[in-house]
Amino acid sequence: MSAQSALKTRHVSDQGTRKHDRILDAAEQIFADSGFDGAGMRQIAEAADVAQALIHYHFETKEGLLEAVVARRSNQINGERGRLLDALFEGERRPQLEDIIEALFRPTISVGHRPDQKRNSFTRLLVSMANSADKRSKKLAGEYYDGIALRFIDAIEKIVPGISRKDAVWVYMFAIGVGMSMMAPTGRPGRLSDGLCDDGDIEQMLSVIVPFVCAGIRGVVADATSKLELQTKTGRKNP
Amino acid sequence: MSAQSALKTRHVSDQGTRKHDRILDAAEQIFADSGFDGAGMRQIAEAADVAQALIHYHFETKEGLLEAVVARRSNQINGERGRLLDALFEGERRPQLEDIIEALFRPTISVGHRPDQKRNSFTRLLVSMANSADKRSKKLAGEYYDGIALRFIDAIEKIVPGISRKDAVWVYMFAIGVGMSMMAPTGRPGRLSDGLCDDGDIEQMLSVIVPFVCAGIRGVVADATSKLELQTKTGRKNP
DNA sequence: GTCTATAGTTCGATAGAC
DNA sequence: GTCTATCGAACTATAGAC
Repeated sequence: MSAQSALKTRHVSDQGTRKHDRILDAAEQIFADSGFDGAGMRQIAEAADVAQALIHYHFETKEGLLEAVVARRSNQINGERGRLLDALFEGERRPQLEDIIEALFRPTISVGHRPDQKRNSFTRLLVSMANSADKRSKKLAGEYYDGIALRFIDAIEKIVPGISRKDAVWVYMFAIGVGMSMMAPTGRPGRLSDGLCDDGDIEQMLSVIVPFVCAGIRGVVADATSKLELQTKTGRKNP
Repeated sequence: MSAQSALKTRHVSDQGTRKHDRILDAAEQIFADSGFDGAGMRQIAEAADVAQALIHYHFETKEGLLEAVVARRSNQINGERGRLLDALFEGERRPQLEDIIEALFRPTISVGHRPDQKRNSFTRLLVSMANSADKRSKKLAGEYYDGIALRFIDAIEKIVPGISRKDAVWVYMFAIGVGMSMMAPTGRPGRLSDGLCDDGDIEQMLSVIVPFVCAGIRGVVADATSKLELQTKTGRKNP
C-alpha cells in the first residue's frame, strides 16, 4: 500500500482504508464492552470519528459490521492456530498434549494484543459471544470456528492414547470453557483471592491452565477406561 | 403468608403475587434468550400478560427487574449448594473431591428445572452474565455468588492435599468455566461430533465433567509440586 | 467515499384514572 | 395493584448533496 501512495495522483485508499479500519477498531471495542444490542451505531461512529452513514456504506447493517469485525480477527487467530498445529506435527517427534493446548489458547490472546490493555478487545468480544444462545452468535461460531475446532479435536484424538471420539469432543468443549474463564478479564480471581491471583497476567494464567486442561483430558480417559474394565468384569452392557 | 390468606377479608396478594411472579418468570426467560439489552420491557409485559407499567410498579427499573430475577434463583441455588456442602463435611468421613464438584454443579441445573426444556432459563441467563465485563453483571456476580464461591474454594483447599490458596482460586475459576460450557445449550457439541455428543443430556455431561475437573485440579497440584522440587534442587528462587 | 439531515421505529419510564 | 395513554430519547437505516 505504500507503493500505491507513492503515485501522487492515485490516492486510492490510504485515507479511505484508514476510516474503514477505524470503524472496525471502534466497533470491536464497543461490541466487546457493551455487547451487540448494547452497542449503538451512533456511539461507534463517534468513536471512529466518522459519519454514521459511512458505516452503513461499508458494512450495510449493524449485523454486517459485527460479522466484519469477527471475520477480521478470526482469520488472523485461526490462521496462526493452524500454523502452530501444522508445525507441531511436521517434525518426526510426536507433540505433547501440552503443546497442542498451548497452540489452542495462545493465538487468541496474542493476536492484536496491545500491552496497555489487560486483554485485547476482540478476546472480550469472543467471550461474550461464545456462550450466547442467539442465532447470530451461533452462526458466526459455526462459520469461523468449527473448522479449526475439528482440527484440534483430531489432534487430541491422535495424541491422547485411548480417547474416544466422543470424549475428544467433550474435552475440547471443556477446554474452550476454561479458556473463556481466562479471556474475560472480570477481576473476579483477584477479588476472591485477596489479590493473590491476577487475571491481567496472561502468562501466570496460562501456566496454570495448560496443566489443568491436560490433566483433565487424561483424567477423562482414565475414568472411561476404568469404567469400561469394571463393565467387562461384571459383564454388564449398560451401567 | 398462607396464614394471611386465611383471613378472608384480606386477600392481600394471592392474585397479586401471581402477577408479580409471572413477570419474574417471563423476564427470566426473555433475559436468557436475548440478554439484558436485547430484551424489551414491552416484550416481557406481553409474555407475562400484564401491562408494562406494572413491571415498573413492582421493580422500578429494568435493572431492578434483572436483579430481582437473579436474586430469586440465586438464593435457591446457593442455598442448596451450601446445604450439600454442609452435609458432605458433617459426617466423620472426609468427602471426596468428586462430591464437592458435584455439589458445585448440580444445584444450578436442577433448581427450577422443567423437563420440557434442555436447560432451565435461569441457567442460560447465568451463562450469558457470567463472562460479561459490564459493571451490572460484575455487581450481581459479586453480590450473589462470591460468598458461596469462597466456601467452595475453602472446601477445595481442605480436601486437596498440597494445594496453595492461589491455585485453589484458579481451579475454582476454571471449574466454573467448564460448568459454563455445560450450561449453555448451544448445540455445538452435537454439531462437532456428528451427533455423538448431546448437550441436552445433563447426566451424560456431568459424568464427563466431574472427572475432567477433578483430574484437572489434581494435575495443577502435581505440576506445582514438581516445579517446586525442581526449583529446590537447582537452588533457584524464581524461574 | 464521505457527509448532513431525517424518516420511521422502538425503547424505558411516567402520569393519572380506576 | 393494575390499567391506558403518552412523553422524550435513542435507535437503525436511508435519501441525497458533494
